[in-house]
Amino acid sequence: MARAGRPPQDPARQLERAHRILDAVAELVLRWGYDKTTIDDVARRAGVAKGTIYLHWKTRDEMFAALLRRERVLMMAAVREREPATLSELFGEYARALLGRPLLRAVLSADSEILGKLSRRKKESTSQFQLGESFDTYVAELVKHGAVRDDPDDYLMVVSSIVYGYLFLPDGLPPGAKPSDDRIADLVAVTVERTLSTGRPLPAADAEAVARATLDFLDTTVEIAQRKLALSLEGK
Amino acid sequence: MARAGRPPQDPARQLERAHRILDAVAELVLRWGYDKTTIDDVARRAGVAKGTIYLHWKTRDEMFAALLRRERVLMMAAVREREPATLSELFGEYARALLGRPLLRAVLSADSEILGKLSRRKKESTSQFQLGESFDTYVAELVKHGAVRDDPDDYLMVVSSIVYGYLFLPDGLPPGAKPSDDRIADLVAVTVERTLSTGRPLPAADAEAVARATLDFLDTTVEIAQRKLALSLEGK
DNA sequence: AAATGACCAAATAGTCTCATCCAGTCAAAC
DNA sequence: GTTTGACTGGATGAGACTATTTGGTCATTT
Repeated sequence: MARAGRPPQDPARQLERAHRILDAVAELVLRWGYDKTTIDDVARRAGVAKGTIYLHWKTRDEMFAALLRRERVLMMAAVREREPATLSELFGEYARALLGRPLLRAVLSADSEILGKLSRRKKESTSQFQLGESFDTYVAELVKHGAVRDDPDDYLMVVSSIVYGYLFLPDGLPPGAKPSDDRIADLVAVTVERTLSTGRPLPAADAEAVARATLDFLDTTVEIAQRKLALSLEGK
Repeated sequence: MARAGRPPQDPARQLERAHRILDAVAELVLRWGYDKTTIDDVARRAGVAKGTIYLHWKTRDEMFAALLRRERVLMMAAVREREPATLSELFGEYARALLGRPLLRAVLSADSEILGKLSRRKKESTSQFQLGESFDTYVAELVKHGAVRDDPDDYLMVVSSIVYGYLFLPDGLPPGAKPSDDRIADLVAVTVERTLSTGRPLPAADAEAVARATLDFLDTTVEIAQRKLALSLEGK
């Protein structure tokens, strides 16, 4: 019953198909959870045969990894799009983007309803949220321009803790008390600002440099994420 | 084989016994987890007969609830003992005390290794950490004395998020990056300070009033917690 | 009155068998 | 060369039954 296909080998077409498959995975995983999402379901929903999926990824897990990488790219691109100009804006937008991506939220909070048996492997999953060494470079730049205190504090940990706390504490609060996602993002930004900034207003030149450094950092991050995603989608 | 006992009815002795039993529960639960800790184990370790435990609590769960209430009393008393004089010191000490009480940490982080099937019921468990309405009164006092900003921010949520983030993010970080408990407590204090204080130094009179309000708040909290604990230990 | 521990029902853990499911393969269709 | 979907086998789950454990009771002892 196989209807064939042999449009010679259009890489663009293949890529589009990979994305269609990932769309299906995302939808099904969010609806039914990872454990209950079968390759057959995915194939049906994406309108391809099961074997086709294995032309893209060697295993089910690799397919899912690709989905997460794509989520990361989309999230970081969304942050970049908002053009944050300071550290606090950066993390406010980071929080906002994260809140808007249920799959990433599920991974970060190890939501076993959605991730099923995947939620054990915290090691790999959380690596999604490692900001990478370019963050250190970025922070060094901020310090140089007097945009943040130069405490011996571990910036990464401080900022991560703040984001993490705001994102997940509300789940344990009385339902009425839960602020909107936008409000949470704003609170993250404010808290990061107050905690890490020097308080002194920045000279225009420095502010400009900081804004550029922020965008540079994001560009780098997005690009790295995109490269990883590309590897997950093609060749493999 | 029952060796009797009938020292008319010494309430102090009974109380001491209740505590001995809770000591046993605490030790066993931390070592083996809630699911694997049996009433027989507890009785053996506490040196009483199984039936005796049921003279104190109607069910296993009530016994465990009593243990948690006692933990809360001990924790809040530890905070009170350090005599924090500001909001940020208060929460720094709160974090420090929490970090020093593995059982409360387990409850707050819903650690299923330790809590077993108990970790489902987040509702009740997390209520341990509701600060209560006296906190609102306390914050109002702080605002009045100019010790904190009067943003429309939900103070409770802001502060809780910060504490929560610092306490639990480190679990997901590379092991080497994890700061000591003391360092975490300090970071909590600093972050709360920077986030919620006005920045202006306080007149001595106000500082004094704030310090007193802080201790008052703690006294109230400890007393309420003690009253709840007392109910859990005797009558029932 | 106070404390005990033998006792019991109910829950849980273990065992074996049989049915179902589904990730991954590959010969066939285009 | 590219795509397909029937096929397979290892894993997973359902079912039925037995063995063990354990929360909670209460007649008995002091």
